[in-house]
Amino acid sequence: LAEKRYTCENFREMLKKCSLKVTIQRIAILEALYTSALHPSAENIFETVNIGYPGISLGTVYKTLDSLVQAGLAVKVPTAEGSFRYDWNTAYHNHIYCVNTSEIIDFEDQELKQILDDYFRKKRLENVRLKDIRLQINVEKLDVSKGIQIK
Amino acid sequence: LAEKRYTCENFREMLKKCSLKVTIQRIAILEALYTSALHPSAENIFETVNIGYPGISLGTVYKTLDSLVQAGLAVKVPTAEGSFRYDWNTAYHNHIYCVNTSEIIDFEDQELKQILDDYFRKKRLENVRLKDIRLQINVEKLDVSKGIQIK
DNA sequence: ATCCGTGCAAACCTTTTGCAAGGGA
DNA sequence: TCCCTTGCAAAAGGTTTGCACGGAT
Repeated sequence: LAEKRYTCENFREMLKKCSLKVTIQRIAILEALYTSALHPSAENIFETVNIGYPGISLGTVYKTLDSLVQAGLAVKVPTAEGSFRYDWNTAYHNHIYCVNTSEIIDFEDQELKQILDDYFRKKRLENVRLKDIRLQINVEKLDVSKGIQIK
Repeated sequence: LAEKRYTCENFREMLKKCSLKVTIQRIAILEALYTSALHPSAENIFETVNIGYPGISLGTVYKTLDSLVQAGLAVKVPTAEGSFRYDWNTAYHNHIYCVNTSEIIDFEDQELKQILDDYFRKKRLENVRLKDIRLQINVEKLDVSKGIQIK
């Protein structure tokens, strides 16, 4: 299935649709998020956007990321270190955390989702509404210079 | 199965076995951890121990918790808010996170463990060593004054 | 013209660190 | 005695906030 390639124009539309004012800062941050597959931190995004658009402040990056998360255009991902990373991919998926490189890799698998759904449908939790179930897959890369493949 | 009731003497032994010097601070912190089922934060523990043993500093609480985790006597639990909580229970288990009360409830289930083990044995992840798989079960309590039951 | 969004800096919260003094083995 | 542990306070790291200005609608 062909993946959509997002352009500046798409980012403008996304912002408008969420009734967020279209600003260079927001476009730059959306673009930085979209471009990076590495689940960047606010600091990472700050550095990235300041290459193309010098002057964007760190505070604005935080506020904007907050707005984007609020609007459902991004996801705030907690890490084992206590800080946060951001994810362009808002569809349900899980994350693989690499303990030696701090990488976060998307892990999408329909079968796993099904397995967990089935399990928790059987399991009765009383006095609660299930909101969300996330899997934190912690791994150690064997060869740091190579990527991680999932079969 | 009868649950062991730990005493001050047991805490002393545990520390010795881990070649940690036995101090009032460490005993108090172990006891606070053991007594609380609420997965307390460092701050929580600081408050608790200072009732029985006034003068224990927050810095010491942090350092001691670190030592205990290092020694395998406690577990550091990351939360969605980016701060940490501590867990007396060092056996493998998962956590239910309550979004409206910030409670963390232990979720132990052999069947779930088996399901996940089976799934990840089938699934081939290349260039990595699987270290740990944790489930983060996010729920919303319906009646805040009542507990959560698992059937 | 109206507000929302931005930049700057200060504040905040949690956690870590350095160091001198004190206490366990 | 030796060295680990403690208390204190300062620092660090990441994130949030307040406010006046500037820019989008």
